[in-house]
Amino acid sequence: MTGMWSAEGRVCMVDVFAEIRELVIAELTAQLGKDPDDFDASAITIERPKTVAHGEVATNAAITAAKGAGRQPRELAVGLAASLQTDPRMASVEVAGPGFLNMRLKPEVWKENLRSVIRAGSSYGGNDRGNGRRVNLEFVSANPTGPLHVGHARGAVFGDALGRLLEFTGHDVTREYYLNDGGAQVDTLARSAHLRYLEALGKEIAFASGDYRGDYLCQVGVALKETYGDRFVGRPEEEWLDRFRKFAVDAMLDSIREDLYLLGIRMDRFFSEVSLYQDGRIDDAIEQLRQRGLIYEGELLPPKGGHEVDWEPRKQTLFRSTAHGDDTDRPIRKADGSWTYFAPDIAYHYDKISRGYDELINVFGADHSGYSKRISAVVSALSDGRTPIDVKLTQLVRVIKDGGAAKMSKRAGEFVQLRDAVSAVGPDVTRFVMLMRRNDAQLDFDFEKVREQSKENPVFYVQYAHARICSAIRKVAQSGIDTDDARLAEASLERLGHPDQIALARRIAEWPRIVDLASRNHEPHRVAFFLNELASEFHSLWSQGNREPELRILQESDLPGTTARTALARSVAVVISCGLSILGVKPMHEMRN
RNA sequence: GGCCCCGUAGCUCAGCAGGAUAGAGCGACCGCCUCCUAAGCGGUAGGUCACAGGUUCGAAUCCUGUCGGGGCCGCCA
Repeated sequence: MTGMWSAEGRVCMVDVFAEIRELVIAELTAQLGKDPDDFDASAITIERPKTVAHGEVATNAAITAAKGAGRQPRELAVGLAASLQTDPRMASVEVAGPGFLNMRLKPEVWKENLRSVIRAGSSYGGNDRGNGRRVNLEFVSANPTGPLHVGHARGAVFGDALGRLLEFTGHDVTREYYLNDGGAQVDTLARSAHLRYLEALGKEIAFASGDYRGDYLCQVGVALKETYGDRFVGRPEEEWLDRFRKFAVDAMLDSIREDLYLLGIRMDRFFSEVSLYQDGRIDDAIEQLRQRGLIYEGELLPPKGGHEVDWEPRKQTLFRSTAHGDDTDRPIRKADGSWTYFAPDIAYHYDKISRGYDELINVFGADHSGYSKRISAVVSALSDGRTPIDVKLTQLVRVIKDGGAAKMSKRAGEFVQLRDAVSAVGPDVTRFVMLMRRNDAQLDFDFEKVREQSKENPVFYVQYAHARICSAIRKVAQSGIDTDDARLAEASLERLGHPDQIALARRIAEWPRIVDLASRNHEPHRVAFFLNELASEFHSLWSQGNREPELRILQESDLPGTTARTALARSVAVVISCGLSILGVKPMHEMRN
């Protein structure tokens, strides 16, 4: 799994750390006289120590295994070190501290890995961990009552990047948007559109409180005028509400699709809430819960603190979500007998489960934090615990403009729209900046800083590294050296001997681990951080070329060395390009003014 | 009152399903362009990882509690 056979019949490593891990486990089980296939190695870590004194690769294998085997950690470590030492890849193995094994590999291991990197190209670092598992990834799901704002953009970018990451690690991802086209807010939208329609016909209008006043509805009003003329002027609501609702929702959906498209995002499916009200699909889902004894008539306790005065006990139809980890049971019917918002959500998740996904992921905005437990409870209940669900919350985006936080009032379109951000700084910068933070940490989106083309702006820093490499390779090619990947992968790498060159090769070898970790934890930001580190290390090596000319990539007097250094640089570019594509950012081949 | 997230350097944040001397950027200070793009690089200064217990050979990381910041909490969606 971690190695593949090349045409020449030798093993090409695609993940050095995974290879070493296998080696360690093999030697360890041999020492302990255990069957490697029947050995729990989950506690064994392979890591890159922070300090060089601790070697290049370290493992806690002896420490963790000693406990269960009734052996002394250090004594076990010494034996393990001796057998590891005989592996041809190993330069040295030392026992340290309570039983750590600090290994150094022969430089050739890191250098040879560069060939695999170049051969693998854009697939380097990917793996098949998902094994085709079908993942439903729901994100954005903003109400179709207006254009997306920067907060939605964060959820959109996060969800899409997570999708790419999962695809890169062998998952079959469905990107889905739950369209709340059925609630009262859509009626309000229709009424607001009606007002804009009247306005387009030259009438005086007055908004009611709660109406959507954003001017994005003006063009909807104009379109309505063009479609219906003055048919619905002064007519009762029953005559126009349904068709205005559909008209406005369609218009908003188009606008949302357009916004997402600006960020390079395409949903596989928009799932309509309204469709759930048809064919008794909500009843079906509730019935499933009922059969599991999770539906009952009862009263909720009042929420404690301040508001008891307004509280009137009321008998309601409740879902016993506490049986699946929620804090309180949840109402599914309002007092008038109609469904609460939660009921179609139950049906929606029942639908997802019925579609046979192996895993569900929901990306919610911070304002839905209180919602995650009940959704998890629903999925747990309806799948009988079989379908795992991960709810990821994206925290607020604070927009900084002119040095201060911009107002983000929900009223009257005062929020900063997604398309404003994208048109100001472009999709690539928007995406990268939003992925430079963990999803659950608040994020500042500073319009000024993000436009700077300096180290302050991480996307340019990474792009600059890539552009530098492309530029260098162009120059190398001009000097008559064949820089095709196929040729670079075959280059003699003898001339790569400087510690910093080896260190860079080592960094490149970490990429598969980063991908795996980011994918497992659903944390695409790790990719962005890694790219930053890689770029930094490359820039550093590049600048050293100023002081030490033998480190420069292109040296006319040393063509074999030039080819080797080009291969190293090319490997960096492969990883940057690959990482950026996970983030959904296009690599730049040259920087323009 | 309950639940969720957060609390790491002056500021903004990383810290890899516990690991060995806690990192980066910005800001501050000192340096580096006869050199493949200085849109860059090197160095110095700066932290009782909010606090207190617990688990462990070992805790910034896991558990409990406290304090502080943000968010959510039926008859909106």
